[in-house]
Amino acid sequence: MDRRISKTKLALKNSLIKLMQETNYKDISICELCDDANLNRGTFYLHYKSIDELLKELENDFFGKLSKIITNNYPVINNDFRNLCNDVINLVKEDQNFLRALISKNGDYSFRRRLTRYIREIALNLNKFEIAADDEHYLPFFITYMVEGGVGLMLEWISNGCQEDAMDIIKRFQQVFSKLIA
Amino acid sequence: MDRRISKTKLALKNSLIKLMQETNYKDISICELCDDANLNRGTFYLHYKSIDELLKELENDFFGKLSKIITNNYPVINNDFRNLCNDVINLVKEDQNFLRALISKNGDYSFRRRLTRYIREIALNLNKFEIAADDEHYLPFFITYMVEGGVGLMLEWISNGCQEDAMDIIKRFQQVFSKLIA
DNA sequence: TACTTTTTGTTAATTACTCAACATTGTGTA
DNA sequence: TACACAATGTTGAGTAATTAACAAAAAGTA
Repeated sequence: MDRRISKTKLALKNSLIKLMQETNYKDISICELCDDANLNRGTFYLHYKSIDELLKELENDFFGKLSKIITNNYPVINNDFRNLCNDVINLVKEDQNFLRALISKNGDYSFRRRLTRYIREIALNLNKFEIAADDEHYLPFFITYMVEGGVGLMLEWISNGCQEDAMDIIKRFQQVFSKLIA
Repeated sequence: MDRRISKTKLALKNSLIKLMQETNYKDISICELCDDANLNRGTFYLHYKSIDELLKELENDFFGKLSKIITNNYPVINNDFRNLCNDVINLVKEDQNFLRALISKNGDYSFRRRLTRYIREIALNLNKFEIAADDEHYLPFFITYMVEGGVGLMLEWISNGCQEDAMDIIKRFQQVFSKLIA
């Protein structure tokens, strides 16, 4: 991609993340955004037709990085689970300003749903679960329970500023996971 | 000025300051610089013909800011001397990374000379000195003594990381100046 | 309501930047 | 010395960003 394009997009994304921390997302105008990004307004329209579209691209960026971590480093999820969590937590820390703005009351409510489904899909394909209950029929419900819990925990961690040591988070995840993963 | 030009120049200046902290100034190549600034090398040549020229512009920027502070806020230097010092010190703090690289052994040796002459010129035009000695003939020598001392003190302060409280520096300046300014 | 101001979306012309290529000039190493 | 390799300085064609303008819609104010 042409350097100019990536610089423009990066400037817009950084400004949006910055403004989302100060202002309600819905109140951010394209004028304001371009002003902060030090770009001509016309340049914005060369790449996006709305701020929503820009935000979606930011979300896609995040999921892209998440996918890259998982598929590149962990083609098969097994006993590396601890390391995987660590990598994911580092990604979340890097993007924490964006994520915190995104899950705030002025962010994008669809994001949590998308994240949950994404994680759930991975969990469903693991084929590594031992069910405590007798009936395998209940597996999807266990996974849902586990994923919703994990995502909820992580979102709360983000909301609170990613303050606790990452290891504490991993341990909490593991306390739950260890009862389900063979 | 066209936004693109100021962005390009800013990127080059930031990269040069950054690289000067890591590398000997003379060892910085235009390739390396443009690489860090994320710019095509041809773009460099649109604005500068050498890194020396870029460095000179950085120095000019600094003196421009210095002039602006002095001429705008202190058309007549009088009892505001303490405030003037404070403003100058804030400027130096802002530009400290650049200045520290500049005065290091791999920097630009002509800078100290230029700075000293600049300050000396201002001091000479003050017309506010009371000479302890009987003969006014010695005035320029007193001023030289004072300015060289002041600049030397400030450069050492920069070298050491601008660590002491700015007020301490001002007080030291004043200890000397108060004996010379009417 | 009537008004001012801001934001939006689009445009044409101009300019700066990019890319890739090239010959040339150092720099380092076997 | 000879050779590989990196840095320099320049170029031409293509593209992205800029500016400044415009009408229209939206938001704020009296």
